[in-house]
Amino acid sequence: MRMNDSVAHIDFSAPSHEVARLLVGVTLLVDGVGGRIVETEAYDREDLASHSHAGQTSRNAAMFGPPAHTYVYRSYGIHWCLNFVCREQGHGAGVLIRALEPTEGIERMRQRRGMEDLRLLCSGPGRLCQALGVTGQYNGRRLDAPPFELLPVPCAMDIVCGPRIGISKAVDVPWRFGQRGSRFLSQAFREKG
DNA sequence: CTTAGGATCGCCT
DNA sequence: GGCGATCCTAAGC
Repeated sequence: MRMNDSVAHIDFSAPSHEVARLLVGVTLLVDGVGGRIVETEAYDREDLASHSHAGQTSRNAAMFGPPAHTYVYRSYGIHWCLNFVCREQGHGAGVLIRALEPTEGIERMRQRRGMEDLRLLCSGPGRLCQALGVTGQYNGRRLDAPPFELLPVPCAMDIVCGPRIGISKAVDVPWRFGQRGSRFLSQAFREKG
């Protein structure tokens, strides 16, 4: 199978921190439901906080598969989290999708989440998976084919970066990226001024 | 506003 | 047996 690195005009063979930045503003849809990505985090093989750091296991195998595919894992035994695989096959890099601004299928997302508040529908990696219906079934799937759809960024994004959230290793690596000022972030970025 | 605890599963440089 | 790339609720200040 030939790998497609040009989904939504993004080169998924690039380093994960570059892909993470480029993904902010991209629209992510699963079966037509989703919104614009407003927050991402990069992980890499040479990264103490990454699932891939210790090498391949059955859980993280998709991270070592071809780029422009998904890596979906279970978090805290309860939630699902969605990543996009980067770099070359076998490298073990990915971008965690942390928050979306809901735009498509909002009522469907409200049903799945069991809440009304637009702001809380997709503002967190576990929340957005629940809203989009992403489960372990979607692990290792290619991003350029249904049910996934990635639409390019329509205009230049004002992007902030900072340390990643919810990790205990490599806490100072500034590999969290977000759309400046978005109210759909899982957490505000600390900015000077 | 901040902090604490519980839910629950796969993996263990 | 311990610990997460989390979320929700409840309680405290």
